[in-house]
Amino acid sequence: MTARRPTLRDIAEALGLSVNTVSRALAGKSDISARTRRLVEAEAQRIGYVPNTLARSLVLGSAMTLGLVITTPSNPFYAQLIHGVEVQGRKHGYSMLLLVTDESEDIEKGAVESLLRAAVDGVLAVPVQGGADPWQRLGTAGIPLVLVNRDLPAGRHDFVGIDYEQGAYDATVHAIGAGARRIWMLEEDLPITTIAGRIAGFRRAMTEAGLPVPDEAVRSVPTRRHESAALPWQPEESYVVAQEIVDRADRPDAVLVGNDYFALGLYRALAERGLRVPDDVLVLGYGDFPFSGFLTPPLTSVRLPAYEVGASAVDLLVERVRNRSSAPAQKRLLRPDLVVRPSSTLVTS
Amino acid sequence: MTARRPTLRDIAEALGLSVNTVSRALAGKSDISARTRRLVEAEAQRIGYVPNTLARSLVLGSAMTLGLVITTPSNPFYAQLIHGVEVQGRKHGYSMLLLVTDESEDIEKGAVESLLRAAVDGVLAVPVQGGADPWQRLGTAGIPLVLVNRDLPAGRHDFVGIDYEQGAYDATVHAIGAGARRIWMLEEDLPITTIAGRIAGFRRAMTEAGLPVPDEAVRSVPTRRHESAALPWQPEESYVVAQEIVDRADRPDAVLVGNDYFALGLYRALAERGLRVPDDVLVLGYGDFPFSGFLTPPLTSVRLPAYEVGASAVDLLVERVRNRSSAPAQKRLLRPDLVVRPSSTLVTS
DNA sequence: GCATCTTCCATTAACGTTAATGTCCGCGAC
DNA sequence: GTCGCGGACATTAACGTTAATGGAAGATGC
Repeated sequence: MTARRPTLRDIAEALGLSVNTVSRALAGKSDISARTRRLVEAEAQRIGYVPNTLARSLVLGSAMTLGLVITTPSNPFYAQLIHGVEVQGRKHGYSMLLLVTDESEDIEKGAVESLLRAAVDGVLAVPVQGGADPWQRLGTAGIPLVLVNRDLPAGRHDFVGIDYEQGAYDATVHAIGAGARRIWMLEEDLPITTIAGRIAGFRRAMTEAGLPVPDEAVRSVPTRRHESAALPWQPEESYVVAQEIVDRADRPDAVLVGNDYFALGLYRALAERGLRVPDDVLVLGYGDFPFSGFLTPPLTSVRLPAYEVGASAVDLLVERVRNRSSAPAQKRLLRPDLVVRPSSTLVTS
Repeated sequence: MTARRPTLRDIAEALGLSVNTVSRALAGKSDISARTRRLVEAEAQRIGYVPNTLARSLVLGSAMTLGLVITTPSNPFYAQLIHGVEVQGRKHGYSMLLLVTDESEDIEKGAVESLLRAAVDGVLAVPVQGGADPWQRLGTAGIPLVLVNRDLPAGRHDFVGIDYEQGAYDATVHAIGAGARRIWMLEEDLPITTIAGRIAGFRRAMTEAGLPVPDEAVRSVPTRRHESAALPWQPEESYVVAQEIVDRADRPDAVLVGNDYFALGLYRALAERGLRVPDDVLVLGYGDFPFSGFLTPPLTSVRLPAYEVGASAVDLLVERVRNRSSAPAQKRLLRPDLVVRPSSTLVTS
């Protein structure tokens, strides 16, 4: 039943050959007669031989495996990223070891240890950000690392991400062009570069247009970072914050939200006050989630090339793995594009 | 720079000990003096020794790795499932090798080969369904397999999934209770058990209530299964089908959709005809996606315990890995629950 | 004081694979 | 006839770890 897994040795003994000859025959190397090769292949087929990657990796010094460390797969953006990484990695012949950190620095530290032990060839990671940098250990161990989506301050790591600043800038410029003057942002309360980038882009656009950015214009939505694994709370949280906003006398005439879930909470709060989108308030999302184009009204949003980020990061990582030169850190920023829909389009009749 | 990775041998030579002594010292085994143990641990720390899992796995015959095969991570359900599997797997000390099939039988066959080569201890898989059963190869190789979410007809595999039939039954009963009589379904055009289960539950509820189920009541939304990796097309596809439905003379007074994306397309088609939800048509979703509670109107939907399915599947798999008895296949069905929201609630004033 | 038991470590072998050498044999060249 | 050469295989070693066995020195028993 649970018969031992067949090895090269089984084939060798059955055919009266040496193990090495069998190995070379199956690997398609020279110094093997056509007859022997045929025999070996037939026997391998017959007993269902499958090479053992562990042993192979041990002697070759490479497991053809990449580590992929994600904070949470439930985020649609990361879900697509995972997809891109897996597909592109497979193209290069690599397998994916998936680790989830749940935004916890402790788990992240453990993940680094796991990757070191597993002797992966390279690592793609979305860092938790905030505390120390556990990723340097990979560097000293000689394992290439490419950070994805979030960069770390040191700046010494390779990085592939999205120009969040530009995306927010474009969205803000668009809102201004649509006539908005008092524009506010709704952002999650996390110390990560993606959020900082969006706020910077927002400020830049406002400043260039000569519009003021009062302190209250950047509202933070309280996060429950470590409480729950999934993300369904995001609309609720933004709803609470949005309720407070819509009641104010200096209510904004446009709101940029950090992700499209937030737009849902905002939509609800606005609807409850009888405020219409876009007539009374423009709403601009970020991420262009699959549902965004089908909301009422359809939501203008910044589309993020998640899949492409994953694929590009893999390409860079594989390049690093192949020629282990200590080239200077490379930073790749993919550009998002604004998808304009009715939530930000005033029908000027 | 790219110094060779330190091994047990490095520690042994530095301390004038044998490799085996070092191994036993670090493993916390007996027959090692306290003094030696301290020395070994200190030296290991100093040179940054990390055990090599490959070598370890080779001799122990177990890599402490599980394979996870998913059709597409972009589906919110699978995203959460992945999350549950990873977290629960880690609790048991296992790493996750992630493979994505994109609903392709060819890729799936390749995935099985990869898993065999990688010598994983067990496999969790969402099978593509439709053609042959490539998973039997794992069985003959002695690798435990637990199918997740979709079962295969043979019935010989372990399986952990959701009682889709019950979920659809509950939703249908609820719709009937809300006064609906002409109830239709909108389902993806795929030959998979999850969809068949939903249709069966729908039919059962209708039959029990003495309501007819004409052929046209089960509408299929054309799928683009292999065309595109992501899923954002789902609302569009359902929108097209829904347009045809709302124009009919025998328009249904309630519609059950196969997933909440479909509800978006339906909402739009209804709104364009000036039909109101729930007043003119009740809408019931499936999956309870994160956005569903925040649509206008909030969508009644069947909530699926995706995370729990993943965790439960891991538990079963780990049990199979530990005691490799050839026990009969086990089938676990987790029960979904209906989340009632305004889209199916007639306000009888 | 000799046998016996512990304690603590070394030696050997094994996991399954690949790379580097060795070896035998037949054949053509001169 | 001998030399050299290349084809086709075998032998040996290595990857880094763990398990099984071996053995030397000191402690203990009487």
